[in-house]
Amino acid sequence: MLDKNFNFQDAEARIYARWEDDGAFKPSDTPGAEPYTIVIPPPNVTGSLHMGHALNDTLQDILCRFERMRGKSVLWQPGMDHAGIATQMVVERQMMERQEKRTDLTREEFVERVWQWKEESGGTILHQLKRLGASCDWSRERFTMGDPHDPDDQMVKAVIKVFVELHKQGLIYRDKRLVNWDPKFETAISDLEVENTEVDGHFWHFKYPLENGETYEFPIAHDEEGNPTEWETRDYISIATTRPETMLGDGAVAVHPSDKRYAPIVGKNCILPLAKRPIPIITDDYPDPDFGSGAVKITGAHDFNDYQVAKRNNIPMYILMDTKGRLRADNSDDNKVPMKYRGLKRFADKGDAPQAREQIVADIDALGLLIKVEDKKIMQPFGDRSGVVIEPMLTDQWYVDAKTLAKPAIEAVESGKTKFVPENWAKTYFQWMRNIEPWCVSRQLWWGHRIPAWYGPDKDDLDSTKLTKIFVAESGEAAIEIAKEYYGSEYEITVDDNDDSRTEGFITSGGTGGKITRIGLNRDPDVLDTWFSSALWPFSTLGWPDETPELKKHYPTSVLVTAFDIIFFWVARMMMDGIHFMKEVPFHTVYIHALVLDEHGQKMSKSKGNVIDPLVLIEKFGADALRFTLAAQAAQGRNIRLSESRVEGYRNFGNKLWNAARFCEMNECAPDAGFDPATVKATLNQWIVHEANNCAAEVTRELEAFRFNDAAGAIYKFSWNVFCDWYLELAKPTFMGDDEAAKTETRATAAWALDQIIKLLHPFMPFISEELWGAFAVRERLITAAWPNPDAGLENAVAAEEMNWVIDLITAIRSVRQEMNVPAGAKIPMVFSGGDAEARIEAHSGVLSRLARLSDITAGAPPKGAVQIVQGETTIALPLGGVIDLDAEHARLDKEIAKAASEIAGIDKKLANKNFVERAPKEVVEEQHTRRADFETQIEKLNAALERLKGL
RNA sequence: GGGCGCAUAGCUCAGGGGUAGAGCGCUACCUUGACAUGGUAGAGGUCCGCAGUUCGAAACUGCGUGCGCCCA
Repeated sequence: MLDKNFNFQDAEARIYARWEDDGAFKPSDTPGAEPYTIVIPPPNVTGSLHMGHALNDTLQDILCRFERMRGKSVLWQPGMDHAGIATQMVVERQMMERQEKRTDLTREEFVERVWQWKEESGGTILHQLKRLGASCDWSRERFTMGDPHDPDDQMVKAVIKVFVELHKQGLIYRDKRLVNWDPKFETAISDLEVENTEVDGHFWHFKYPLENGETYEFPIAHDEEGNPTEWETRDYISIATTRPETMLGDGAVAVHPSDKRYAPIVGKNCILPLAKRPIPIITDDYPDPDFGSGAVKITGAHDFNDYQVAKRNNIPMYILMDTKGRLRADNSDDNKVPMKYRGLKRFADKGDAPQAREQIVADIDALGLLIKVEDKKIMQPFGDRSGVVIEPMLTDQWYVDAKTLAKPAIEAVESGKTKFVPENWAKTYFQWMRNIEPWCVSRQLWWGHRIPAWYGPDKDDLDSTKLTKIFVAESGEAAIEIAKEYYGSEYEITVDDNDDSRTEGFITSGGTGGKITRIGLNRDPDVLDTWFSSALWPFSTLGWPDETPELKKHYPTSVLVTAFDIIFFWVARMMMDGIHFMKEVPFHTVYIHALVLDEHGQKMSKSKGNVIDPLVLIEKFGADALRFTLAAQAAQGRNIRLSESRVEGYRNFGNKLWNAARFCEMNECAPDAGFDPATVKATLNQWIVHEANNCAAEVTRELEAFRFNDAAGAIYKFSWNVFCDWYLELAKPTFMGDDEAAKTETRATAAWALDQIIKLLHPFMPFISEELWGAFAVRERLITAAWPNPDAGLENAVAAEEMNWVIDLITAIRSVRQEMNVPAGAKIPMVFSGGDAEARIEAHSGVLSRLARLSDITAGAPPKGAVQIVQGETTIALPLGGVIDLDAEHARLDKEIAKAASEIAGIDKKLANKNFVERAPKEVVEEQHTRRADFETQIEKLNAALERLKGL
């Protein structure tokens, strides 16, 4: 006997362990089974389960369980991402607590620490996924950094191979460009890791004096047509900036070529204050004449717009800052920072003494060159992990030629080889792919895949400390081989992976002086962007570059399930690398799901304190309830607002089903292997077979179309509103009666219908469904049981019509009883007349009596003083023994007549419209006629009822 | 500035050229033998506004208003 409730706290872990022990998560090796593959979006090794993961993984699990039951050979490939910056940050923070710094250790020692950390505390999220019920094949877990104990790990080989091959093909190259520099982590980051935020800033207006005291006439008043009417003599040009500290690196002042105000001084020089350098006044389309003074200072090495202007006009770019974002203090010739400011921070943080920005403004003010300071909202870039202001910096980095790789990736979506669901997201994908910039893949970190590039001196300048010759190879040995060809065999060539010295992006190493016999190559100290390795995820996890059977079977994968915010980061890059290296798209479908917000539509964040922890919900309501909630709310194209009451509601749903099963058990409904739903005799049973089949068809159809909410809604509705509310209630008289044949059939049908529900529910609520499945019979696990495929042979419209008629009648009687304040427990007689309902009423008298609480049912004319219900051709009278409220009953009938009459009026209006009758489809017109006739009958009967009432 | 969405019951949202839907909440009644994590019956809607297409628009198109998000 089942307990009164499902004890999910106990059951979930037990059931999950059993699945794992059974190997149920491994792809089946059934011959001919179609492969079905999903690679998990690898969560960060530092991460823990949040609601976004819960949704993402629930949807994947639903698909996997659905397809597994449909007989496919399902692989849900799990694993994690090594998350370069995030992980390095976690470990460094931990060291800081022990008063240690990363740089106290060697690189090797530090990386060893990170591995240690990973062993001890990384990957908690994977255990949390098990709580959710995720049916990943854990035996295939992969990590984007590979396995440190396997020197030959293909996750590492894959990354190296991709880098080397792309380099060979000219699709990876080293370049000096402006990058987003994170001064906290001292590394380049990609555009996508930068968050632009509007903050309160200032707009400083400076005078840059003209060289040699030159002057010009500057218009200061204009007439209505915009012609100048008044001028003043100026010996300066006025510029404005939100970042005064960068003025030390200005290479020019630019004005728009159409800007007449500055025409007299274009081509002349002004003197950069403080730095006391002459810089030219140039024209470029970039400055907006209507914005500020119309003149823009150009700092090519520290601003993205200025960089473009500087490149176009050959303006020199001066790097002002070091890797920490402090003004340079080195002694190189190209350091243009005046002594006074060297070593200062860019700007003062709260509590700091005045730094570069503040001192420069004060000094310019002291020179009388500060015009004014405005308050202004400015967009400022922040590192999404460090939270510090990003500094555009001119550095040497490795770049992937994303534009070239993007081309086939764009075509694949255009041609439909890969489809986005909902398809709208393709626009977002195109938007980004068509405007893609070179992808900076090097990171100045220690945790990550080390770039397989070695540097040596130019062969014509072997003494140089500048190592400008680059050898890209799969290993140091391979690099030596290439280097030998380059330098000639008379040199002994060695590699040193541990020299981390760096000067402005160049690797320096000892030239030996004198006669050179040995050349040392230095390995590039940088690592690759984490996304460089996750871009390979759909094939590296399957064994590439080895040609494994898994790769052959499971690539391309079936569907990628992810959120829109990762289309750029990840989806686009998998498309590029997948197509390039596998010659086939990595997945046929990209399903983009919503974000999970709190119940008021706010993004969940720690600072707002509105985070809902999925694990807390699982503790409280069970994993099934959480999963069902997420699925039921996962409508395409809309975000999910999660509230606890909703989860509670679906916990209740589980309980309802549990108790329905308990009822079945009490009534000895046991699954019967020989049961054939197509041959049941009782109308009630034919009807539930019909309805169950419809439900199976609907759930199947909706899941195939990724309409999780509709699929969940269909199974919910059938389970509760059809099976529990009606079928079981209608079956009760049979169970309690003495018709043994009917009882046997109904028991078997109930058990069959319950099985259908349990199967259809399994993808959504795997635990409770598995538990109920096992409670009724000893049989193979539900997780691998066969999905109920819809079967047209089980449809039975006749039975459905009849049972719906019965249900409608019961509902109508109940409604009137309630309205007439008949006590809920009281049994009343029913008298019916008209139509051909006698057989039906006879057949269903048992359920009618029970569910409508009738004392006895007779055919005959409506007795006086009875409440009357019109259903189709039939009039149902409920004699209430003179207790009826005549006025109320009168009003009730009037209301119904009025309602029907207004329907008829509407229909008549339509039918009177010649255009409607002529142009509307025949069946639509026909339908209106039918409806009209039905309403007519109803009014007729209702009027008759009214007449009888008046006779009292 | 460019792009993408959204607006339907008190709340959260489905739907979709002909007849307005769900869950939650609310009201009344019910501890009837699976379930009070329950049952029965109800109330509740200018489908944001305007114009157009159409025999017919809440749905399709355009414009407007309001609100989100992304990119610059």
